Formats: sequence, C-alpha cells, structure tokens
Amino acid sequence: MARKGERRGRQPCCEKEGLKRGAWTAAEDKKLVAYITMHGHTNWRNLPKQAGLLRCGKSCRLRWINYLRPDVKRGNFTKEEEDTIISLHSELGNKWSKIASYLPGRTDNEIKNLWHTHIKKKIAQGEASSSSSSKQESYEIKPNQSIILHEYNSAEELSSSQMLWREELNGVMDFMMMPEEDEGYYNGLVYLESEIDLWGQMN
DNA sequence: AAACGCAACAACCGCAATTTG
DNA sequence: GCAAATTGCGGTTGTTGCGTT
Repeated sequence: MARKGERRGRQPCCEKEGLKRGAWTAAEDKKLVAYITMHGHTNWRNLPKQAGLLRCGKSCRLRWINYLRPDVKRGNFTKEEEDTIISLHSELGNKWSKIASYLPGRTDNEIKNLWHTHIKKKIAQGEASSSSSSKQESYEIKPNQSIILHEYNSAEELSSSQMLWREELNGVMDFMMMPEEDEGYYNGLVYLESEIDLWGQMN
C-alpha cells in the first residue's frame, strides 16, 4: 500500500533498475522451484526478493505457470487437443485462459502460441474444421437434454468433464463424432476407446 | 560457409479485474 | 466507498533455430 502523498497512478510492476530480463537460466529456475516448493506463492511481488532472484514478480509468476509447475505438460499437442482448442475457440473467442482450463497441463500462453503459429493457418487454409474432408459429424444438443455416455474407463473423469463443458458454455453443446477413426469417438474433452450411447434428441 | 527468411516459442508489456486496507 | 496494490489475461515482441539460397 502506498502512503498518502505518494505518486498517484499506476506504478510499474517492479523497479526496472537492476532486475534481470530475458531468458531464464537453469540456476534461476532452480531457485524459483525451490522457493515455491518450500513456501508456496502467496505474494508474487515479494517472492523474487525472498527467493534471491533479480527478477520481477510478474516474470517469476509467468515462468512458474508456463514452465516450472510440476503439472505442466510438455511436448506437441495431440490431434484431440487441437480439435478441442478449435471447438472452444469458436465458442469463446480469444479467451486463452478459459480454453486452457479445459486442457489439463496446457497453459494459456502455449495455446495462444499454437493458435497463432499452427491452427490459424490451418483454418485459413480450410484444413482444420472442414467436416466434409475429415468425415466428422457434428450434432447440437440443447443444454437441458440429458446425455449419458456408457462404457468408458473412467466414469468420474468423464462425468466431471461433461459437466464443466455444460456449465462453461451455458448453452449449446457441440458434440463431435469421428466414427471411422480407431473405432473411437471424440467430444472435445474426452477420448473414448469403447462403445458410446447417446440419450436425448439430436438436432 | 555465409546470408537470409521464416516459424516457433519464451518472455515482456499494458490494461482490466480483483483484493486489500 | 475509495484508492492503491496485486494478480491475471491477452496482445505483442524478441530471440533462437532451422531450412533454403
């Protein structure tokens, strides 16, 4: 908190002088991970000082969220993940953090980068979402209609994913079927190896 | 081998939203 | 209720690596 009489208006997130910028070194990563593992991250602004890092809190936060968190998934996006992103983006627009919340282990920054480098081009070329070329079928199911999915490995995971999907989109549920690939089905959130039944009317 | 162009991605910046005193 | 501090988000930029000429 600034005391009365101090400079008005927004202050910079950190003192620019003396703080390191640019790529993180392995030693810095180690310090950050060690500190957060021990103390957590309740105050990003004070964290770098307490952790002995010459970085601003924002930079530490970004580094942790995007790369150092233990649950961050590295590596290429799968076809299913790309489809999910395309589907969610058509509903939500550039709400990258929202989209990321549907993809465990993926960050908003990563998804945003993927969108700008890969998916946008694919869509522009008409390769990504063309239902005719990829043999996808699309159905719309209204929110109040019930859908029951049978014969899957993890009932709990599927159920919660489905509820999230419903609540977040608060309206039309877009369900994608790809019956000719691997005998499986996709709904944008889960991939099912086995049989699936739908209850409720489709449009 | 050097120069260039481009794609990929890590990181920064500014603003909005939220929290705090 | 208000002002300031802090956090989170999305747009953008900078750097790096790779392929091509």
